[in-house]
Amino acid sequence: MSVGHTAVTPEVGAPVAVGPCGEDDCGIRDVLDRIGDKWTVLVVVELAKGVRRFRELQRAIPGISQRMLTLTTRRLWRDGLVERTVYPTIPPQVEYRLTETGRSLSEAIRALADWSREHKDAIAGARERWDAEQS
Amino acid sequence: MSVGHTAVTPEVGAPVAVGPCGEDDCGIRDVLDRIGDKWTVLVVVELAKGVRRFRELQRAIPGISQRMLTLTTRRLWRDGLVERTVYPTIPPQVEYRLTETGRSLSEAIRALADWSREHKDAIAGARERWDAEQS
DNA sequence: CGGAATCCAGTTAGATACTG
DNA sequence: CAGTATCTAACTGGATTCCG
Repeated sequence: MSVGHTAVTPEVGAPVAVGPCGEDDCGIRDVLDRIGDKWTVLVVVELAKGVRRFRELQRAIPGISQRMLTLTTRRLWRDGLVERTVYPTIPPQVEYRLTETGRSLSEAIRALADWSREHKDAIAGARERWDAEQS
Repeated sequence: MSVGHTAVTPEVGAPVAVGPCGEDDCGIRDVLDRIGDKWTVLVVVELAKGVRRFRELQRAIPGISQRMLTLTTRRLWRDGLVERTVYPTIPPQVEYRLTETGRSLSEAIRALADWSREHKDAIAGARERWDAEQS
């Protein structure tokens, strides 16, 4: 199949046998495989603000390439987290908006962001101290 | 430097200029860079159950290699999420336990896991339908 | 505009062998 | 036991080009 291309189905479809799953973890990996990548969170956060067109998303998220935006939105679409509406005008117009599930995800993300802000300094401090000690 | 080795300091130290950060995102990326990898969550979840030795962790997390366990625990240690105690016995013995910050992270992870469990089926369903439609 | 198709560099993680 | 040190396969993401 080969990865790194635009297709989404192949690579995500393969690891259905998700792997080891002690008892507590079950499922977290699925979410992390979704939001753990480089752009998904940024797209979700942007869409949490409202409906966005492809270009608007790209402009709102500096640095994202056309390809990565396509891949990211498609994966979210595929998982039912984002709704995709195509207006067959010329030039074409495609709108993205969070679904109900997508909105609940964006809230979970916000919770994680809160944790991050709260402990950011503690982590940075620990890191500095560690780096200093390990000469 | 070169990555993929056992050293942890280099690669994590570089991206201090984290990148684009609209306004809402700020910080989430830090957390995701930590827990978004393949093993961190599993290690944290296991340590949430109590103190563990290196070998115990490895046995509790099927599939993790010695190298990845070393890298994962070290990063957590470096960030002050995990405490590492060495008993210079023979054979050597090293204990890992979550710090206070680490415990709060494990709760945040649990929240994400809850979300995951709640929406797992919805996502799987959406995915199936999508795959079916996109012949 | 909204992609799709290629090509390519950097990073991550697995396998293996060796050490105090 | 608890790591280190290498080497290598796999995957992720960036740049570029082309298309309806």
